[in-house]
Amino acid sequence: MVRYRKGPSKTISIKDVARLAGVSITTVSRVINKFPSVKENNRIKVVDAVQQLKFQPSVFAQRLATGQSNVVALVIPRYEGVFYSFYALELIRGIGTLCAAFKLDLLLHLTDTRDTLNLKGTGGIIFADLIGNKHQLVDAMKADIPCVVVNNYIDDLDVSCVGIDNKNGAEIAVRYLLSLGHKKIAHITGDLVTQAASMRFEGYKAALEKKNIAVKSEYVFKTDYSRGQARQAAQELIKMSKPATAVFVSSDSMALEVMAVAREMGKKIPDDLSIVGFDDNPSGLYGPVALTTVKQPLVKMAEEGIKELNRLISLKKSKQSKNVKKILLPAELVVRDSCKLLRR
Amino acid sequence: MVRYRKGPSKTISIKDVARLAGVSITTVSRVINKFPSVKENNRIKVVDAVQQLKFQPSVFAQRLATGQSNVVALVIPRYEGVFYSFYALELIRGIGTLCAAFKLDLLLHLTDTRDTLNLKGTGGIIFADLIGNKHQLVDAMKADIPCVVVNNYIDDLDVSCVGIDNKNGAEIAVRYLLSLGHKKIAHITGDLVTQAASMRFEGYKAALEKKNIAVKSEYVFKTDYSRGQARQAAQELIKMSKPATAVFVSSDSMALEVMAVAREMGKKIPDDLSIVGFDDNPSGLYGPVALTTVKQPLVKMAEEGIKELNRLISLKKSKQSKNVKKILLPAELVVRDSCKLLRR
DNA sequence: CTGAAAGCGCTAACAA
DNA sequence: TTGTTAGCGCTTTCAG
Repeated sequence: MVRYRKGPSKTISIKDVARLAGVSITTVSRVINKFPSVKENNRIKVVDAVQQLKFQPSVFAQRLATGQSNVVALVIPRYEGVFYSFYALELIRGIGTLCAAFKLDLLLHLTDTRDTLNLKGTGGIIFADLIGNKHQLVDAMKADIPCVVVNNYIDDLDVSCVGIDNKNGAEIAVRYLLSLGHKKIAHITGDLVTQAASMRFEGYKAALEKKNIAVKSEYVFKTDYSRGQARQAAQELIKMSKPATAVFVSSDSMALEVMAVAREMGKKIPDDLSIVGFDDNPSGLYGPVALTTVKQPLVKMAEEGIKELNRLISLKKSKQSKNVKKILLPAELVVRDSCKLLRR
Repeated sequence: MVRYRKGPSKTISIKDVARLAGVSITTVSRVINKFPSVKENNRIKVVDAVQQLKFQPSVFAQRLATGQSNVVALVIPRYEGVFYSFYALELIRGIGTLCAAFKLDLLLHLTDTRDTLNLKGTGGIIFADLIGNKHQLVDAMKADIPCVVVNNYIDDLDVSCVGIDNKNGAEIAVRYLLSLGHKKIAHITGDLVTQAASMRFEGYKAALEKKNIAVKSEYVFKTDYSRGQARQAAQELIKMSKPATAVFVSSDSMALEVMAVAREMGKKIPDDLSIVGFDDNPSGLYGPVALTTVKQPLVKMAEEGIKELNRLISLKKSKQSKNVKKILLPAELVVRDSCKLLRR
């Protein structure tokens, strides 16, 4: 059992550094903030003193004095199921990593939709999707806090956002199935309250319609993204009298479930049923048949989000006029082994 | 396109409230901090003014003045694979929710093991596991910052921690298999650099040894928790000349992979192979055979962690002597359908 | 029960 | 290039 001695409880401040270095606190402040106008020998004295005292400036004092904050809040609506999604973790991972790189503090805020955010003290906010909490965004904008919405393309508000082109991604997926000769293509949707799921549904419909294939409601199975509902949908789908030959599934984890169900029911993948997922979840690689899917650039999205937020924050500092950027990142098809070329 | 007018850029402060309420800022401060010694009519005037002005105290000023901080940092070592684990998300979810309840700000810090944490400004730190970053903990302790380690039982440091009794959990699992009549029990480990995986391995060995069954190295497959390595282990396991009749797998996601492999190789679960996992990952429920597993109280762990940290923080405020609490949470067996009673 | 005043640690004019 | 000084918004003695 090792015991560590407490350091002196008195926190060391810029004053102590100034005294030790034999300069004024202003000079110390200048060195800390990398002002160019400090004579080299003074700079060195200060740097030495800082190291000797292991001085770390108080972020609170800095923020109080400057009125600025390098805290970025990541607001994630705590709706049912987000937390079992590949998406949430990838996003947190991406944003966490980027914030570290930009020296931003990441405040994680799992919000109840009805909460009012405590806005004071945040330098900027990233909204991960917007599900029933648009009022939080609106409040933040009114309070003039830089905001970026991620995973949701916002048309009706003057706010920066970075989304993924779900509709086009879905179209590509379905077009691919069509190109393999499939005509009877089913779709298992995600939770349609999310923009992602509903745009994927739109893409599915658009691809079929462009080929003059009617969208049959029996082929559309609406779910909440859960594996349980995917399982049920898959069972219904396979038991149909004229089952589809292919299915486009709105997430990889559901697609894997569909695969499992098919196998349990004695169907071969891809011979009896072709499957395309959405996400590019690494789990898709492990099964006996690698899943063909649509890759969502989640980490890229996180990256663009933080970059944009950072830009808005510096813009605000220099008091330039606000301008807003709306980014739509492309999704791309990743062809693996879960789809079969139909002989025509 | 809706545009929101910016509010007055001047932030409203305690002064404004004081002026509007016709009292001194001190009184306002007292009301904010719920001091009992304010006359009711003054209190009401202040509360009204606060509401009218939508005043929110500046956390920075508060922290600067009090020297305290309600920021809790969650430090997660960014080692390969953490982020594909059930564990990480559950933990973040638990801690995120609890912090919200306790009105603590959650700073998420995905740390490169070699980073030095910027400690100033954090009121307390939760270390999620400790993998090559013990120095960060030691630094924090030296700086007298309240720390709690979670998911790792720390013996050699005078620090609060809350872990899960992985060894006992594993023993229970293996004992259960033994009680069903299994003698040839294999084990697929997780990444043995983690305490969890290595304690589960210990538990596996202990259970066998207590029954005087030798631990055979051919039956032990070491992995890094990934599904890929689980797959490989499962294949080797099943192809053995004298294959085990049961396997204890160190995580549910790997156990599911083992199940899948077994099925692909024409084996029936549980008839040809009994499987016990670890985690109680909801995914285990969905397959054709529900997975028997050991439930880890992750959310409970998060809860205990935050509570303990909160306790340490208030202890520090009142300058009581520091005392440390080491908690070990029990894991429990969840029997479902993936194990078979062997006829003896 | 209330208020005046002295900081908390730092930054940013403004002078020198 | 450097130092003096006045805040940033709040808490906290200490008188009243």
